[in-house]
Formats: sequence, C-alpha cells, structure tokens
Amino acid sequence: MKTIPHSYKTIWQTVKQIPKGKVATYGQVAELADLKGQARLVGYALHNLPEKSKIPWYRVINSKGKISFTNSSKTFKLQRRFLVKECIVFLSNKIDLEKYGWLNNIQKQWKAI
DNA sequence: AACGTGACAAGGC
DNA sequence: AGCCTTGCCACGT
Repeated sequence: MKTIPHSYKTIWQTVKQIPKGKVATYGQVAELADLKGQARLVGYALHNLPEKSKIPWYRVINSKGKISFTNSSKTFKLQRRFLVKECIVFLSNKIDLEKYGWLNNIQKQWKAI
C-alpha cells in the first residue's frame, strides 16, 4: 500500500480550484499550496492522482506556457484536447499565460481596484 | 545509503 | 531561442 504524503492533498486541493477555461503553472500551484519552490512536487503529485478523481490536472502547465509531456505521447494529446475543449488557444504549441493564466487575472483584478 | 529519475523553474550564457 | 546548471522533493534500485 502506497503512502500518500500530506503535501499531495494540499496540491490536489489547490488544483481543484483552478476555474474552467483557465490554467496555472506548476510553480504557481506549489506556491498556493504553501510549498513555494517545489514545482516538481506538483508534477509528482499529479502523476499519482487516483484514477477516478475529478481534479482538473490538465489545467496545469509549465512556466513556459507549454504542456509538459512529449509531443507524441498519448497524454499530451489528451491534455491538449481537454484544454481546447475549454476554448483555450494554442499558438505554436504554446498557451498565452497573460490571457489564460488564472493567477495573472487575479492580479489584474486587484490592480484594477 | 547513494544515486538516478521525474508531468518543474529560474538564471546564465 | 535553445541548452546547461542548480535547487527542489519523493521514490525505486
């Protein structure tokens, strides 16, 4: 039986909050989960998601705005399909974080006040 | 117990 | 724009 680190749960909890049509980076998720600087852990936690979870893992991408799987892999295509379905646009395989980044928009809203 | 490997990121060049 | 470190943490050998 596999032991589940406590940090996984907070990471999963955080990812669950990313709204539809938005994305967050591994680093941003880590920071929100109070695990600043531990982006790798986020990837690891998502890799270990239970099968049936409804957590939107596909809304997490890397800091370059790209999907962190190799382009030919099945999971890469699956993730891209999920994102496109939420009207997220890819330009030369990249996502515009200014436009679709969850946190970026939060910051903008705060600035606007 | 050391070492290599990941769905990472930031900084240097 | 890429490629190469370095820091990071959990796991499997």
